[in-house]
Amino acid sequence: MSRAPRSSTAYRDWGSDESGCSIMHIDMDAFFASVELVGRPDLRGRPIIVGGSERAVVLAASYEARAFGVHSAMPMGAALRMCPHAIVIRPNHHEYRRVSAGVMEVLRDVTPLVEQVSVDEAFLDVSGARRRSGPPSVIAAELRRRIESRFGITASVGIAASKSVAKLASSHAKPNGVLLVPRAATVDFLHSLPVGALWGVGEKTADTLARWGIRTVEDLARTDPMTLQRAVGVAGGRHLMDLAWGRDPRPVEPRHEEKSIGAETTFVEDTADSALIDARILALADQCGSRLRERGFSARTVAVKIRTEDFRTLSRAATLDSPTDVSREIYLTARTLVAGTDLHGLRVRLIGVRAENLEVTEDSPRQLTLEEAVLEDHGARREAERALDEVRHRFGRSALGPAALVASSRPVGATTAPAQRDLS
DNA sequence: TCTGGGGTCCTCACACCA
DNA sequence: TCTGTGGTGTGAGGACCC
Repeated sequence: MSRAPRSSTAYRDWGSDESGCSIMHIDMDAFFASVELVGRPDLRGRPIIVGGSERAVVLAASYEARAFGVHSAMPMGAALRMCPHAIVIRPNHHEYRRVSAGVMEVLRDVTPLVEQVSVDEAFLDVSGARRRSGPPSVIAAELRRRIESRFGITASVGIAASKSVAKLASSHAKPNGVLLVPRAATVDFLHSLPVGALWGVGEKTADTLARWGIRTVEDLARTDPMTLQRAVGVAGGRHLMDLAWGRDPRPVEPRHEEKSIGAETTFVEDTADSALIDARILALADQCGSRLRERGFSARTVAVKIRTEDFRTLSRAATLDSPTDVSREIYLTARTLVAGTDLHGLRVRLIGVRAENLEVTEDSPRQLTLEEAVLEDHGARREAERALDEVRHRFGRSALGPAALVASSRPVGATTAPAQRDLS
């Protein structure tokens, strides 16, 4: 679901020598929309937009909708003005994760060296699979055939000597194609692209580079390294220069180490209601804690993100005396951080809670504060939250929740309360 | 046009310590 | 004792990715 610009001339025959090319990037075409069409074949050939509420953005658009200029990350309102007859479908993330897991299984049948980058794309290192399965182009054709026959969706594949070039190749092969960039053609291929096509060059960086007269990857490659570093920073400059010359030694890494776990939400309407904001912080901290415990992590830092009505984003973070996976502790820290932030009277649009500096829980024995030791509160709290996790695992996420959230979610005048218990 | 949600990485500023 | 310097940790913010 890349949004990077593409070059109309880059999708061509760059040669057939696959000897130096063992990295493959596989990317599902219009993934969310394609999955929806599997369940609704009557909608095939019609413009489909997958997205949420009016304040949301487009998550995915079918190629029929893209023909009207609709693309992912575009505000829903703008998308519907461009394509008023589009059919809007609410996202079903559970189904996308299910199909994604199935596709990843198909990929791992070929090689264990599969690095999942997101729900709809992955890198493969097929150097060890050549003898059994054939050259990369044959493997790519077989994978695309299996994915389409098992899941009814199409995928595009890029084959190259490095991850960054394979990724660029797959984006130029879309939809439903394969592009091989032989090692010897790497620099020619790269230099045919606009600079914004490079991984790490978004709108802002592309604007900055344009001010220095750099518009294509070739312009970038010919720029004096010190000038480039002045424009985009030392690390960024070095990184971009390497990419522009096809230097990218990063291996395909099947294991991914999580750095943070967070949750955020946008209010239906901007709000200054502190009780409402507090209830939302409680729910987000609950989600964070639950996901930390599920993965066996504790966090040393709690961070909050606040977006105000003028779309300015503020962040505040606090480092704890010792790591925690207790939702209550995350909530109290997050609440203190938000309370200590001067919003200049502006209403809040979005609130987020994130747990950072993660450590494996077994490795981070909890040092109780004097107060907690006296109250013997922490252990009991943690046990209660673990029990809550267990009930949710068996009966679903909505089975139990903090009392404040139960109260706020119950309809006025409801006589039958949801099956929730107070564990706050 | 009016901007989601879940992440990662980088830069800069500042405090603290040796 | 004072001053300068470099390393490290922390916090804030920005940009980027899908």
